[in-house]
Order: sequence, then structure tokens, then C-alpha cells
Amino acid sequence: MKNCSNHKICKKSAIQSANKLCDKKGLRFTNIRKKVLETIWKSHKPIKAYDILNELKGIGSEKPPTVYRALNFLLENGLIHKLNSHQSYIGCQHPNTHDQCYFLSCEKCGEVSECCSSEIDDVFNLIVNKEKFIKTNIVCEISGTCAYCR
Amino acid sequence: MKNCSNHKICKKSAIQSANKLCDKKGLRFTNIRKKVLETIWKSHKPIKAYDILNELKGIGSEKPPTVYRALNFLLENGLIHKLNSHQSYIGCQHPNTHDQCYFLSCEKCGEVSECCSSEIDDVFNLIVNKEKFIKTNIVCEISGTCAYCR
DNA sequence: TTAAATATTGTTATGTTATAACATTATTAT
DNA sequence: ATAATAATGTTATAACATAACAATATTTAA
Repeated sequence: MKNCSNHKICKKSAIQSANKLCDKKGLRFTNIRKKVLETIWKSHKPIKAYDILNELKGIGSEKPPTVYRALNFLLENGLIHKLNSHQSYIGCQHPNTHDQCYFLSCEKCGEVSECCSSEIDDVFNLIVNKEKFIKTNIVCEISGTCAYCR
Repeated sequence: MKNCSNHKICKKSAIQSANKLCDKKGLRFTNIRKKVLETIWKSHKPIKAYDILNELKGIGSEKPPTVYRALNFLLENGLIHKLNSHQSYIGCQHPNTHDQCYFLSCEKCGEVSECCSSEIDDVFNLIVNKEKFIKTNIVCEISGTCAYCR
């Protein structure tokens, strides 16, 4: 992947924008939620709930419900995504700038990037209209080899 | 959904074509595999592994590995699909006629239909080429309300 | 500024989904 | 018939996730 030249900055700005978003929406960006988001943002690789749990060992909140609650908060507010094909979680690269996210997941390096595009939006709208289907949610995850790993 | 007017026939033909496909490929369509496929084809709704397991009670093969082995066989040979967003399994409506399947999943009636289309294929190819990504697998599942349920 | 209401977190237990590892049986090839 | 391979049986456990209720912290409103 390597589309982020300085991950420290990348991570920091993700936390900052989460902070801002919570402020704006009147949501509480509590310590646990922040810790979980930080743990997720340690890399551009998706992380599993129980791996987050292990990272949290020592801060006194190392039980599954704690993590899943924070994950659900972050999911509901668009700060992270769940990758259904691998049952793992990843930070959203541009929270609240669009509805729908599509993912490219590299099987070699493990990194996942968002590939949101109006072209995909358009074709899905075309399909669902043709089928007279009203869409509420799209899960779209492409696995393979990224440009960097080829 | 209701795009199958007579499900008995629909199911029977699914089993027949599985049989044919296995014959052609020299695969063994064993009793367990057949039972599992039949259980999946009881409806157009996806079914969970442990629900299949319960249906199998009485034939003497009611343990998880039995079911998961059969599921994996059916998945590998394109006879069923796994719906990652719901961790459930559904029969393939046209095995071996195309590579990639996309799904419309109705939240009201629970039915799932395949919506394979070259338009979607094309746009995915466009995206991955632009990103210089080599795709090996696509998970694409749209949830919402189907035409029949609107 | 305190009490009530609400939201968040702690805790225990358990539900759900899936696989590892090894033994046994059935099928196929020689 | 025998060896090799494939499929199934069996036990145990790993991995993922939530229910239910108690305690604490925060916000709201009297």
C-alpha cells in the first residue's frame, strides 16, 4: 500500500478528526473509545476484536464487551469499518465524507485501502433500480495483490 | 423475491446439476454433501451452518466438522456461496456459468438473489486496473428491501 | 447544587461460528 | 487383495460476539 508516507501523522490526524466529529455531534469520545481507535490506527492493516482486547491489557478494560461496545460506537459513527470477509476492523480514511465504502485488501501485505468511487456507486444504483430493490447497506470487499506488492 | 414459481423443481434441478457437475469433474457427491446441499436449497434464504447441523440430526452426522467439510466442498466447487455479511450459506443459482457473484439480500423476507452482471464486473475491473491491483476474490453483498416486499 | 435521568463501563456468563488433531471407514488405483 | 487416497467420525477447543445485570460517571433539570 504505502499511500501514507508518515503513519504517525496519519494516525494522529485520524484521532483528531474523530475528536472533532464527536464534538460536533455531541458524542463522548471517551478514553476507551479513543484507546480502541488508536489501536486500530496502529497500522493500515485490519485488526481483530480480540487482538484489540490484548492490546488493551493493562488499562483495566480487557473484557470482550468493552471492546465490542467501543467498536460499535466507532462503527455507528463512521470512524471505522468492519471487513466482513475477514471479521476485522479498520479505521475509516475519510469519515463522514461519503456514504459507501469499498475496500481493496492485499493478501500479501495485509493492508486494506478504501476505494470509494462514484463509478461503483453508479453501477450499484443502476442494478438496484433495475431490480426495484431499495438498498440500505453495501458490503464490498475486493481481495488480491496491491500495486506495492506486485 | 418470488422469482421461482415452483421451488420443488428449482431445488430438484439444483441437486441434479450438482450431480452432473460432480460427475463431470470426477468429484464425489456423497450422501452428506447432498444432504447439506438439499438443506441449503430448502429455500432461497441463506442458512447458518449450525441450522444445517440441526436439520441433519437423525442421519447420524450431526457434528460441526461434518457440516463445515461439506460446506467447504460445496463452496470450493461453486455450488453454494457464503454470505459474509451474515455468516450464512446459500445455493448458487447458476453454478459454473460465471466467476463472480453479487447478492441482493432482503431484510424483510430474508431472501437473497444473485445479481451477477457484466456492468458490475466492468466497473470493478476499471477500479482495480486504476489502482494496479490484481483481484482474486470479490465479496459484494447489498442489503435492503426487495421488489416483492416494497 | 443536588436529585433524577441517562449514558457508559464493569462483570459474569454464555451463545455462536469454525477448526485442529487424530482415529476410523470407504473408495479408488495398482 | 493390497496399498494409497479420500471421506467421515470424534473429541476438544479456538475464535468471534452478545445477553443480562450491577456499578459508576455524566448530563439535565428542578
